[in-house]
Amino acid sequence: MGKSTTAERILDAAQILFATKGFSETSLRHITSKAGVNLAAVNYHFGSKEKLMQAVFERTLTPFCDNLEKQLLTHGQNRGATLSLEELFGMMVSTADGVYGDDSKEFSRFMRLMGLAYTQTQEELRAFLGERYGMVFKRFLVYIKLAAPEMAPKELFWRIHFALGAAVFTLASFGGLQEVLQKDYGMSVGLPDVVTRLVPFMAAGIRGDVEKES
Amino acid sequence: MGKSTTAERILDAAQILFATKGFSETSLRHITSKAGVNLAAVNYHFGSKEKLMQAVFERTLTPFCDNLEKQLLTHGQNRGATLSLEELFGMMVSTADGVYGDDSKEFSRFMRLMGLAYTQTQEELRAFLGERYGMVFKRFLVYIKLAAPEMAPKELFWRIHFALGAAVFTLASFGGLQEVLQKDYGMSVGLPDVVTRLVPFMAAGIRGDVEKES
DNA sequence: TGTACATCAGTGAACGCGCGTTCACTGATGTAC
DNA sequence: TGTACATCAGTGAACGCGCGTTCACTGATGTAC
Repeated sequence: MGKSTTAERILDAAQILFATKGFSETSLRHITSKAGVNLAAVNYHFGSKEKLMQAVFERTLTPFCDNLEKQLLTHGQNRGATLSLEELFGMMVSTADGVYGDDSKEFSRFMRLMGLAYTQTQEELRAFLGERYGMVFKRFLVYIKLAAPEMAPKELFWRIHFALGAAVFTLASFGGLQEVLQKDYGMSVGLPDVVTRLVPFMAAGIRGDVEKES
Repeated sequence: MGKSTTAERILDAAQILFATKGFSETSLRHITSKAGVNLAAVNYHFGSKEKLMQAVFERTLTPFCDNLEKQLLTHGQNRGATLSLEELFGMMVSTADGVYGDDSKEFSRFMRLMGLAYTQTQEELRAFLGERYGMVFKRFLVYIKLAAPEMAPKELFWRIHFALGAAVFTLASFGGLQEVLQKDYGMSVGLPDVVTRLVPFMAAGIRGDVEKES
């Protein structure tokens, strides 16, 4: 604890508080008091609250995207363009595993942050993420299209977003759902368990039966 | 315009602004200036900002839930417990159709509000919605369980939430996705089009192949 | 080796601002006798 | 029918508060000559 720098302590506290309460609902005073640093240190190290938000995303999103691209490239070269939907989503999971490793708490916190970035109205943050990581996302989409070659682009577009929604929504509210399951059913689950259910759901949903407009 | 009461004007403005910007990001001053009423009128008619939020949900959620229950009851009596997943989700769609009717703008705005209620951290609002509408939701869940009788409860629980996520996420960000589709693909879609794609996706995803834990 | 200056991390206190809420008040309409 | 009072919708101005940001400042470390 005592060894980490002021900037790191701020990032740690901000990540937790943003994920728990949202961006607008978290004040710099909450963050700095949780981090045990001076209020002015945020603006000294990051410049503004907005920049701090971006730094929180950058810290975990950059290694994640770098690793994902690496995996995408090597697998692509080894076996041509024959990656299945299950393999593609599995690749995301194992990349996340590699980055967050043992700490599944941090993983679900990060997924919740991603969910908030999508659903909260933070125009600047969304612009930043789009500019910074949009290319990686588009490259991943190309592989998905290759994995479902016979589907109409429009249909595929929507199905991808349905699947994305299932993932983001579930992982973002994982903590809450876990509680409900425990209370109402007396069952407990870990994040890996849910992820292994989620991947086939997404893959099956995207692949589906290609129906004519009825 | 001039005929509606002050309370209605406030509700209209609040519904639009909450859906566009989120709850914390929308101030009472925004709302009252858009509605063309006095700032103090919100507290006079509703008591507080929190109560106003609840009133916005109540106004559209109550008729929706009432109609859904009616449909659920009559269909249940006519044909026993033989409603398929497609029929159940279709019932929600036609209920929404009946309540919002011609105005699909309002429907997508309402779905976005529902999405925000789920994803934004508004503890009081969530408690209110749970207490007020939890029973209807649970009753609907019972029908879903009847429609997928052979699935393990735990598996079903998660799949329902995957499907719920797909629906909430997509409909909540419908406006944004519509834009992307127009810009990147030069295609346009209406809400009904997306809903007819969404229902089979959800049904297929929930039914799926009941796999053993692999 | 010693001195002068520059850079850097961090601090305490204050800034102005927009927020939700409150309060005394007005004017119109309804009710009692 | 007329008067006195109560109720109700709405208002203008102010309240205190927490917010993000700024600024002059301190003290430690590094660099030049």
